[in-house]
Amino acid sequence: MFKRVLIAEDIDSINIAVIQTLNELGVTHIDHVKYCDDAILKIKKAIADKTPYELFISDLSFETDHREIKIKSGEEAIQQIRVIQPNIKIIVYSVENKSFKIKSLFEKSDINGYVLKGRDSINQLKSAIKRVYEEGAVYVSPSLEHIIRGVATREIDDYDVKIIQQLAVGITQDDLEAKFKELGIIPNSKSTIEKHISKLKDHFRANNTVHLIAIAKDLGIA
Amino acid sequence: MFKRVLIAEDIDSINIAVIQTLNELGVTHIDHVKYCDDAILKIKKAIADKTPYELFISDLSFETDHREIKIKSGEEAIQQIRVIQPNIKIIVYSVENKSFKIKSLFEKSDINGYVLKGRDSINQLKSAIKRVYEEGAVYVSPSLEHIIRGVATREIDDYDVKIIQQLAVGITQDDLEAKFKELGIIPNSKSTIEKHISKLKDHFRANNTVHLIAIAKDLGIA
DNA sequence: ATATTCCTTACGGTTTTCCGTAAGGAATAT
DNA sequence: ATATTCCTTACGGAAAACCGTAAGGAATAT
Repeated sequence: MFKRVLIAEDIDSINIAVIQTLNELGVTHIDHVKYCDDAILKIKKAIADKTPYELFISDLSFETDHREIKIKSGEEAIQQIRVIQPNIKIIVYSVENKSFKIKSLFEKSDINGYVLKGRDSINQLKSAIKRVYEEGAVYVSPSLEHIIRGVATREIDDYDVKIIQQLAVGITQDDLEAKFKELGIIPNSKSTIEKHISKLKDHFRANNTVHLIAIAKDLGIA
Repeated sequence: MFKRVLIAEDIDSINIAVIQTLNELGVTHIDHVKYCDDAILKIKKAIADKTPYELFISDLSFETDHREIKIKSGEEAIQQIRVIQPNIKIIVYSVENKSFKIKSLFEKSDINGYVLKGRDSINQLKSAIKRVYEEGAVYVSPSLEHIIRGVATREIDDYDVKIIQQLAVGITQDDLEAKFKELGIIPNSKSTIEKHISKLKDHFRANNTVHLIAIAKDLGIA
């Protein structure tokens, strides 16, 4: 079993239960942090001390509070950690069940497991930890397997996401051309942007742009 | 201290920690359910048995799974429970920090406490339980107090919410007149609906309807 | 009883979005 | 080298949203 594990989770009650679970599994050295920034620091420190963590269990969303922070989301932290310590095992433990986010975690950050917080998630977390301990193995909560298998969703690229995000903060379709030029994003013609929005509406079966943004919000895209 | 407490929470790890907390506070009889429907049943049963619960601690969002359910949200459950057993104390324990939702829980369902799941929430939950034990007392997490004090948001009434909800599911402004007539909602003229949307945009400082819906989604209105 | 205010509704003109057509350019295939 | 496909861009007409004006009715105030 893993000896050294780091947890990043900002809800104290969940922290309590996860630590308890790791104890039951016989993990001897457990650390936890409540801010993403601290996770990076601890991981770097552990490497410098020649006692690196073997497993990183992380939530995705972290609430902001009074404290000044650099890294806002678990996604960002994970992306950085994958670079800092490529061989560390990463399990995400989150309520997030948006296919868009989960897929890109596996594809872009090579996470080793994804456990959906839910009615039986502590058991699933235990299974995930055991599974991921084997080299090359991957774990996904049963209720999410269809997402991983599913083909769709990947047709939406970063460009589309940028359009959605701008619309969601009130930029009109008309002003997007100027905005994109300002941001150095190409293509940026009114016409192309129109086409992309139209394609997105098709894809999400949205009746109009207002509907599209509502759907995107639900999917966690904007 | 309370003797009989019911918890409704669908994430097992949080359940573990809340039960542990209640134990520490000396609560002798603790029940928990993972579905809202079960909360209603248990409360009714307890009343019938002449051993009613004194305190109900509830989450707001419950994931749907294979099981067929009638009540989908904590809000609904709370509203019903307030009617079934008017004297029960209710504390909401949730990550939801949308002002709109929190305000209406206090105003429409007379909840006694609201604890925001977070970095210090177990301590807050303890404080809330102790506070609410005193007659007439109310507890709100420190970071939310500004929401309760805030004056705004209340200018938006149910009618406005209905408009926002329809827009968010793709009904065009144009079709809203027919839709509202169908639903028996008045007023329903195109003109009035336009005016209300325009007022909402003013109120939320939204640049256009797309922006308005994005903001409403963030506030938990749609 | 009369005046005032607030809300609803109708209407029309402007702006924005929507949607199809078409042309030009880049990347890829033959 | 040529053909094909894909993407970008421009344009123009139709539809929808936006915004101000004005009139009628209900509730409230005087």
